[in-house]
Amino acid sequence: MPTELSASPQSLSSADLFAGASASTLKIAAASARWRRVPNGKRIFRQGDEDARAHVVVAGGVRISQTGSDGAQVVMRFICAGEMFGTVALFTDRKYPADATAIVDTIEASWREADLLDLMTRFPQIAINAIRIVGWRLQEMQNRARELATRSAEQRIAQALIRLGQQSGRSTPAGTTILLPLRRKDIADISGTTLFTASRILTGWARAGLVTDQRRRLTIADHAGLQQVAEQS
Amino acid sequence: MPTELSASPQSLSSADLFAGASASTLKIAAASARWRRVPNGKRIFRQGDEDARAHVVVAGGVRISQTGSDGAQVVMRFICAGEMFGTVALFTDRKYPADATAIVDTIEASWREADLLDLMTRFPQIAINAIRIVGWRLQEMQNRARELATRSAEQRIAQALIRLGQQSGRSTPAGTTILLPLRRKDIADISGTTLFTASRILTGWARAGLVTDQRRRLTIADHAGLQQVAEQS
DNA sequence: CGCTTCTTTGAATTTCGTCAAAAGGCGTGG
DNA sequence: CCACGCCTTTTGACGAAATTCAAAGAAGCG
Repeated sequence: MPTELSASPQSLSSADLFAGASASTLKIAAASARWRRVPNGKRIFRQGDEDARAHVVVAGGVRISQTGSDGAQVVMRFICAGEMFGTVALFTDRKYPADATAIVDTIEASWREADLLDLMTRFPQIAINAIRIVGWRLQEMQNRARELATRSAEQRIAQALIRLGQQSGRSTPAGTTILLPLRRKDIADISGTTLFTASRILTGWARAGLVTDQRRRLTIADHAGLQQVAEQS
Repeated sequence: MPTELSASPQSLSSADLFAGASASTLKIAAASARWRRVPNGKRIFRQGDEDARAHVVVAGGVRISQTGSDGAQVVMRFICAGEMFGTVALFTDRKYPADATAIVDTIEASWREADLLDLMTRFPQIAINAIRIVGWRLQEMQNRARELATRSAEQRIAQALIRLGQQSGRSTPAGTTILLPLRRKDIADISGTTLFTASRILTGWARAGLVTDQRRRLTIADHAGLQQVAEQS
């Protein structure tokens, strides 16, 4: 990672929050942002922190996870380059509802509430983008809730991998590789099961040739097969 | 229910989507809405229907439920008077992601996408309201996903009743009564369990004096006790 | 090389879903 | 008003899926 970090309109151009924004808009947005470099493993904000900001991952990846009062963890989402996070808090109670932790070395930009509202007012497209993004995430979360309620652990893990492949996959000769490094615990926490169950199922799939796993990089070798596991009724 | 139904700005004033709107704004909104009377049990829209509209329940109650490809049902939410529903679809793919069914005789108002966008443009507060509402619902759905992943069926049912009490409860001498009529299946589908488990748990609670149940009207007799059940670790 | 972190595997336990059957409520129509 | 049928709820028995606990093995890192 370079040690210098300066406001860069260019690196915001691929952020979904700024989809359709003009170069001049991006420049203004970049200028009012706070830019940060976050090393792997470092927490960006904590569940319950006040004065929430709107964040965008410029490079890297972030895990958004919620911890219940009993200590149980659930991963709500992995955020990849170009995606926003933490933004909903601005419009609710200004308290982050979850933890955000960098899972690789990451660069993020973030805006104070006032600055984001200013941007939205001047460039309404940004507000529309925000509603659309939140809408999609609500639908996705509803789907996940349905799966948690009705599908088996194996099906949920399959579905989680398929989603991750779509979100952050890269095609390789061996199949679709999920770029984010995932531990068994991450996979368990995103599919709502335990580390042990996730381990058992993944080693089963590895044996069956559905996936391969080297150094926390998962590759979906047989997408159709995985899809079938996810959808079997 | 009266047989006449006309645009009524007054009845929109308590809708959260129009919070803070002036009388003149409400008048314009009421005029561009389509008003409908929906008898108990009638479906308002189906999962997958195109050309989604933005809806508000003026009186009554609506169940929002999703059906998976395997036929399994999950209730996403019950909508009470004053709440909006179906609106997220406008900002995503214009297809309703769930079914909406009246669970009592209901009056609803709804807007075409173009009309809502026009309202939002003219009265930005409405757009802000929409983001806030969707934001809250996303957070609520994240909480539910966490509970589905980490809490027992009993705890989830307790939590669901507490939520329903907050959302649509009325204080009575016997405790907080949930105004919406709920079948055991509704309770099961909202807490992600089966009809049978829900029945067992509720009869247990009735015996223990935590709740009473007459004709599908549930009353939370011992709120603290229920809370304890929900939170026990 | 040693320590920590992560992963695998096994065995026992438990929760909860599934299936079956009966009982209760409610409205309709005779 | 009663009888019938439908929908809903209750209850029991069983089984399967997944968690829990324990322990050992592998992999990464300083």
